[in-house]
Amino acid sequence: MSRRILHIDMDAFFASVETALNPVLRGKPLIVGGSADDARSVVSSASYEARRYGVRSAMPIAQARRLCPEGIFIPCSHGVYGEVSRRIEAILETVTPCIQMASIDEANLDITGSIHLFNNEAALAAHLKKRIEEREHITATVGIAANKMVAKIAANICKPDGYLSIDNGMERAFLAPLSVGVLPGVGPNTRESLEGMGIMMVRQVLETPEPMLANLMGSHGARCLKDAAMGMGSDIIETRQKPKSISRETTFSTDELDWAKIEPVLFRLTEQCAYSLRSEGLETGRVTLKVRYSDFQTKTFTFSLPEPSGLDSALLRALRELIPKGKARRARVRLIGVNLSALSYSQHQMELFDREREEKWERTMRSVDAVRDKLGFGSVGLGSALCTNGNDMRSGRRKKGTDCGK
DNA sequence: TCTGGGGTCCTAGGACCC
DNA sequence: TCTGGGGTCCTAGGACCC
Repeated sequence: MSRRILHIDMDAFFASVETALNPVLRGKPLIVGGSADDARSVVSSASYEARRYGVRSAMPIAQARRLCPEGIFIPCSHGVYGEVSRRIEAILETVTPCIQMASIDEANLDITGSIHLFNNEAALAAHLKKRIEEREHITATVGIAANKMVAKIAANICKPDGYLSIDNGMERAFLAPLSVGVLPGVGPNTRESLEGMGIMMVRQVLETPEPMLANLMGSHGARCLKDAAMGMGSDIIETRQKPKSISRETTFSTDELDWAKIEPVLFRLTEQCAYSLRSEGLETGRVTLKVRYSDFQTKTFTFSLPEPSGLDSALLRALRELIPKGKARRARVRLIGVNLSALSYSQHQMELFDREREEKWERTMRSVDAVRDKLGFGSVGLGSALCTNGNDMRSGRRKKGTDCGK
């Protein structure tokens, strides 16, 4: 069955939230980024008024100041943006439970079964946009298509405060005249390479033999690019996902040569990672130290733990193995970071799952017994469809996502 | 003006095993 | 005395995304 996927994206999210908090900022060139005392920070979000001056995300704040001297510069308040994001998610949930938050400011919804509640999908989209504007005073852009990728591209090309719907079956025709840069995975580097081959438009990707593309980006990359150009993408909404890695990193305000000063910072980052890890009920099997030196060269050093752990002590032991490797290059350090990967659910968490499973079974059996009391024992059978495998019972948390009854 | 922080996914080379 | 392939795991690096 063909589905309808709605992609919703908040316009200039951080800047919009700041404006909602302080309406005096409305209509002004607003630039959100870094922290108050940080000379090395970059732009996280710029209002559309600031963008007119050429200010863009990821641009150094200092450059933004030169481009837009009359701009209003505000440091990031990530906690606030997270709260607004959760409230927006709650608004989206009034339309369908089948939601995948793709990031703090965008989401995919499977609206296939919800459209009839609003007569048509345009009315559904208008309802969400209106609700968000009323409650949070920020505008959003909506794209609707047969899959997540096309819906997102549709939203991207009609920002801000836009709405664009692509009928099922029209994906290819919609994408053909667009720039290759709209396709996922085509960033500045790949785009330059493609343009070097004369491939400017999505249509030209379709006309180029796959082996030629493979020379540029590998066979897998070429296959993905072809599929994307044809408008093929996933329509599966993954409602809950286990993180693949947890990391913390920081850039020094001035490059640091003294590891006696670097190490305590590193230990604090490690403790922050470990705290996040445990709050997710996870353990890590791999600890990676990241060091960026003053020449911007970045090195990573990895240590695999003998067994998964979520304890600060085990992580710090791993770090002590790695630090000498980072120190080996006698250069000033610009950035340090810690990354935890090879994540798995902790034993404690597994016990919680087991308890949840037991309780689920108890509830199920109470209902089954109640039916049997009324209609006789033979009225309800427990077939193999009822899961007996512990892993499957936990799948709501363990597997990548839920496909919402597809 | 030098270039953040949080992620995901892919590649490639070497080790190791059969 | 020379030396096959295939598979998998580990590590490091890089492109890309928000």
